[in-house]
Amino acid sequence: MKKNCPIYQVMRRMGRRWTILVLAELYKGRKKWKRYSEIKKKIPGLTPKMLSMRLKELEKEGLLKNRVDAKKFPVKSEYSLTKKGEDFFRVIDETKKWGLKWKVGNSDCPYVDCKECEF
Amino acid sequence: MKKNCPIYQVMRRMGRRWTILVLAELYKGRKKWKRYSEIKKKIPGLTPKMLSMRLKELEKEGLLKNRVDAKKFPVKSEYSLTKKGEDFFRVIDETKKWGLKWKVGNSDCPYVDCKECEF
DNA sequence: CGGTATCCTTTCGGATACTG
DNA sequence: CAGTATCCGAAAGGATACCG
Repeated sequence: MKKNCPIYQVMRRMGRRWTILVLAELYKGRKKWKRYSEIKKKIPGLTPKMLSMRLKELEKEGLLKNRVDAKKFPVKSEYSLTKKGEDFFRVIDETKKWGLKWKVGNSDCPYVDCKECEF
Repeated sequence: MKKNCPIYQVMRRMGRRWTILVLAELYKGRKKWKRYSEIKKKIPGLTPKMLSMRLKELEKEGLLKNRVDAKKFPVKSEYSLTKKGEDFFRVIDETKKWGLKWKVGNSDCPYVDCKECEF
């Protein structure tokens, strides 16, 4: 295994706390663009600082994009996945399946039509 | 999203540095049981402390099992994946595919018949 | 060989207050 | 609303030495 092993590289970027949860929130439902506060209130325990950091990292890595409407107050800032970000869905999906299959940490979210996840 | 969301729970366990790389080493090749030193020398930068910690965590989580032959010196300690651990392959596989597709961190390991990965 | 023990540095991340 | 700034404690991780 070398330093440029994809597993090594991906995990260094995506393995930090909240990262994958933020992405998961952006996959949900049919709504493409989501606001900062929408994301924040959906993830229990997530502080504003952490959300800001993760959003910046993900934008830098090219997994999401941000658009800001500053024409009037309050400012409207929205986030959406890029193609690269959408593609990561497969990893999250397998993660979810595995977690459910093995009841990791008593995972009990139903896989289909989950009201909480909308996944 | 609740605390028992599978994605949340899985990432808290598997998102730490080296964890997934250790698992990846155990998937490789046809050899079922692998020794501590075998794993260690394959992962660049991994220290003995970190390997010990991760192996213990993974055993506790039921992803791998350990067998020790202390009948003679030096002691022989070997590790192998459980069914649960093997199952996690799907997540790692998707991670690898994604990393390669998007050249994350200049990932350049060929997907099939990779000499380094044996994956 | 297969780990521990120790020490030390870095990073993470929670809380809270504040601002355009 | 959408963030920053600051502070601080906790946790993670690296280096290295040592041991049965």
